[in-house]
Amino acid sequence: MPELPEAETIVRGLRTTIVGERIRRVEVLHTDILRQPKLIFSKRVRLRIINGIERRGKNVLLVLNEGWVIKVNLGMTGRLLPFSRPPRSAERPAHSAVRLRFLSGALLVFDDTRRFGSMEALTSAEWNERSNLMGPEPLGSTYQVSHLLDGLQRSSSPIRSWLLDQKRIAGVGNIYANEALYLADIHPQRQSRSVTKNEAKALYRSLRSVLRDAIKAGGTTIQDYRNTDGDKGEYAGQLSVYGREGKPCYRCNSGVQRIVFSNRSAFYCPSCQPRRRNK
DNA sequence: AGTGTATCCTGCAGGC
DNA sequence: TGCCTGCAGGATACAC
Repeated sequence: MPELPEAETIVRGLRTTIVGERIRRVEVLHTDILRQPKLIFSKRVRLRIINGIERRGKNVLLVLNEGWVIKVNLGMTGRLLPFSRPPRSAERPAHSAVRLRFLSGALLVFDDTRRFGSMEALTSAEWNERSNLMGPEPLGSTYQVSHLLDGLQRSSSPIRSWLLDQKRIAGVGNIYANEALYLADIHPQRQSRSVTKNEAKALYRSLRSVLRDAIKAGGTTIQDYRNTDGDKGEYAGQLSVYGREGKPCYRCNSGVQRIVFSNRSAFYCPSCQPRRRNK
């Protein structure tokens, strides 16, 4: 569930807490979270120092010394919860999957109700290979309208699917894809290559503003998302269409519609976002 | 190449 | 109260 703004909020929270910690011990409570054998993972990270925290798309990266990286994908319900000391049983996260215990006595818990998330220890070379397979960062300083337009023109898939494809653009998930398309007046099922230059420009702007505003609000909590303090994100109050099926469009009062394609709900205003462009 | 479907899992809300 | 269904922010594999 966490998309780019939620991952960014978590990264910022971790930067103020666990940077500088040395990993003393790894506890794996749910092996299915790890993308590699437990012993490999723990051998790769044990006794290493967390030098920094980065984000790439929806992934949180714990950058260790000696060229190692822990890649964390939060899936739908993943949380990264730092504790300055081991929590009492009442405060212990209910679905802890992996615990990194630090030399200082502090610890980081990866908690994940549905266990769709993952953790993997990689060399920086391995990580770079993965990162190179991913699309550009939509909030990156080098990202231009032309990149978006070029990408869209080469694809016949529905534009919502294009936006969700991490190989094409990194970090966009179902909430912000729907919100950005609404603000740009583009129907989620429009063929990507049918999007005009002006529409691409509008989408570029709406995508960046939605993502930036959501970061300012600390992300969107529908049900499960929590930041590193265990708090909810406040962007849900600013959503225009996501989850608003049947409710009036804020611009024209038409009822917001929900359709399902590629196994995921899409929300849009049938009047502001026509299936086929008029003219 | 793209799409629909299924899968991994748990929990919640709504209908009856 | 309980049971059932559908739904959920993601990623991936499969058949077509």
